[in-house]
Amino acid sequence: MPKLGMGPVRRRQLIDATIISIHEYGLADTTVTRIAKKAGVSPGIVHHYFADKDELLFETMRDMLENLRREAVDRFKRAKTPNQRLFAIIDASFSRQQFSPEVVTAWLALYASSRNSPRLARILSLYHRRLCSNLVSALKQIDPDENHHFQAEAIAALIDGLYLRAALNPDLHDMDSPRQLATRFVSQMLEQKNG
Amino acid sequence: MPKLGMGPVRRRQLIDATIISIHEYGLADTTVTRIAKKAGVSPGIVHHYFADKDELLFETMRDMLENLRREAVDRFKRAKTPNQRLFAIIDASFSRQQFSPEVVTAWLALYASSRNSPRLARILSLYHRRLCSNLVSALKQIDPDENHHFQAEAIAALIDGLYLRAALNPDLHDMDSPRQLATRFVSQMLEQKNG
Amino acid sequence: MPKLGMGPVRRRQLIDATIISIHEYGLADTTVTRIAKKAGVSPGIVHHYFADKDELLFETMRDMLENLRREAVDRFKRAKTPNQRLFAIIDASFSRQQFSPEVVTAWLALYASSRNSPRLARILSLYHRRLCSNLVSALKQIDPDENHHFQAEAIAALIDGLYLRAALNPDLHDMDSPRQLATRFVSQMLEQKNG
Amino acid sequence: MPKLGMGPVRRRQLIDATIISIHEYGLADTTVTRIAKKAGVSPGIVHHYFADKDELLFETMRDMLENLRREAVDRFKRAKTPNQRLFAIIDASFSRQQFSPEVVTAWLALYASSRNSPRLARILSLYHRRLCSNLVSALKQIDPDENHHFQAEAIAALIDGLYLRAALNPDLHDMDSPRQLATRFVSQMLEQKNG
DNA sequence: AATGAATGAGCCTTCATTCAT
DNA sequence: TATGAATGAAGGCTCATTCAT
Repeated sequence: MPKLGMGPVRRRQLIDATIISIHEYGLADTTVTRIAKKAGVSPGIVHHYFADKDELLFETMRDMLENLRREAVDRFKRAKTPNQRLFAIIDASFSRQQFSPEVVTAWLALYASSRNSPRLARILSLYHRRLCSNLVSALKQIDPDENHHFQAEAIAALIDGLYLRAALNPDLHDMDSPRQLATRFVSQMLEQKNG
Repeated sequence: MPKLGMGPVRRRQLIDATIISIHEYGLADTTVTRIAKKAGVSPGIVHHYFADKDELLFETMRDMLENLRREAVDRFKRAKTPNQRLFAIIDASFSRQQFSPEVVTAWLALYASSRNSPRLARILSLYHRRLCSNLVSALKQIDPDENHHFQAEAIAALIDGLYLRAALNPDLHDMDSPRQLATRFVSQMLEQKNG
Repeated sequence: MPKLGMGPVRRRQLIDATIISIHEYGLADTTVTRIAKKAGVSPGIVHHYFADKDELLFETMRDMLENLRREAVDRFKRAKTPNQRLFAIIDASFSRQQFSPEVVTAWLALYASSRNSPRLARILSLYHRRLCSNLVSALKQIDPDENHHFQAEAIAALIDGLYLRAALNPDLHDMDSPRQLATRFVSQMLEQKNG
Repeated sequence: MPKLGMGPVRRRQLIDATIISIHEYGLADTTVTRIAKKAGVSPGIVHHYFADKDELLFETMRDMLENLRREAVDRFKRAKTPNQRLFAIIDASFSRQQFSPEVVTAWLALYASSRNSPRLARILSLYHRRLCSNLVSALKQIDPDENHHFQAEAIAALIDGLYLRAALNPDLHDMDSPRQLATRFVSQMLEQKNG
């Protein structure tokens, strides 16, 4: 008998399985069959919920971006001061979830893929513009006179760079060190003016 | 006697073709046949010069790291002042060659692959430690009192991050903007103390 | 639900196709594609039922040994006298099935391959020890005083030798002549004592 | 400068290397390159001395048959009595050279190949007819009244069978046991009449 | 909704053979 | 005579995708 409303459940399972597979085997060796097995379903069913493998990967990336956005929004809401709002955005990138080995690997893989997938490139680019614009907004409230665009770009680059560096240390299961570096860096940047 | 000394020539051709293929098709769709065709040779000959595809990819990555190192060393030798030595290292990463679309794509692929290849992870990690240690040396000569390790890590992360951001903008064939951002960032970092 | 229980059917088809291919093209030119085509399936499906080509070949060999064993057991059960039991074992090797050109070719290939495959060598050796021990048992019941081990070895060698000779005569589609020779040979061996 | 008269030397080296390769890697994995390497020459030169790989294999088999024939002739010449002449033929098959692991493996491989190579089948068949006719001649001198053809076929089959059985025991570097069995078997066969 | 059997294209790799030197 | 670079055709195997059930 057909199970109803399995759509969202299966999609969730498959996306999670995709991330884990990318981490475990690498994107190149992440096959539909492997994903299905990890999700506990048959290979055939994958194409019931995703048009093809590409779409599954794309939706996986979109899901990751959405998770990141949600974490930023959550922190943002709880922030009281302009300064806290700025660090809410930054801290989201260094959350426990975002820094889990699986997610780090998937981010890197999808970034790399984006160079040959206009679709991936588009949503990544969109996200980055939004990140920068959010950073600019926050910075503006802290100090209206600075060159916010420059600062925002620098902060965004720093975050991505720390991500990359963290990815190089497979043993680094800890996001504190990079976050502290980012925090300290941004603090200095802000103090500079006032110094 | 046969055609002698073709080894270095073919290896060069194949490595170059590999980088271009990665850029053009993506690492996942970079096949030995495509590489060979781009190098103007038959598919079979590839295994005459490289044990297998993995080795070709690995040597390609090693070659890229070596190129980067060479560019840094060249600039370093021509530097006169401590400040120039610091920027020699930074500028190397933003050279025309390093910032060509092909090389940027390949770098991203390299980073992503390293998560599933201990071999790649090792040489990348080695390179990064060397980069940081060079930055620390240069920073020490500029201002003996600073926390050089922190600064070096920040600079290294910023460089990588700008690379990533550049990779997201496929239209950005120009390395000036990221380099200027890096330069300005580092300048401010140095001035801060003296300010 | 999918087509279920195809496993045994396909495995049977593929093993049969393998034997025919070995006969038709030789082991060296027996490709997975040819086997598949002869079995009426696609090349890809072969690896659904056998881990790799080696396993298919191994299972083919095992199947042949099992067929031979079954024929011997069948004849053995129908035998009434000790003498009949002895000839039951011998006759099994000269059954219509065992002496078909395809099976003869495959046997030869199996023997030859065993020299470079410990796995094959093991099951062949096992089979031969069992054959000898069966021969010894039968011989013992006929004449308790003889040197049964010597006799058994001689009979076993003769059977194999006649197989080889038959293989050399591609025209020899008939197993009567070798069987008669074996029968006569063994009869004389038994009479010798009593004569 | 061209070396003259290298033909026979090279052909010898290559045939020897072929036999060793078949033993070491199996016929299926005996490549021209491997043979050449084992012979200490370049892969290309093989086709200077043999039209193609098939011919090299064919010549190898012919060489093995010739060696066997020579051993038989040598022993035959030294034989004094009819009985000795019969055992000269038999013993040749169990000489140290013929029973070396390499030669046993090569014999088996080439026997198996003969099923798909009319050329190989022809010279093998020819050799066997000659062997039988020689056995018949020898048997005739011992006892003019027997059924020589039957006896010759039985002896020939036994020899081949013992070869096969010996091939199954990779540890069996010793030809004594099979030869003794053959000797004893033939002796009994001859005594039977006189008993 | 779900299975897993089945397909067929394509990938990496090997190899007999040829050829320029 | 001899080399080893080079070719190109398969071969084994994998995999996204489809389909009967």
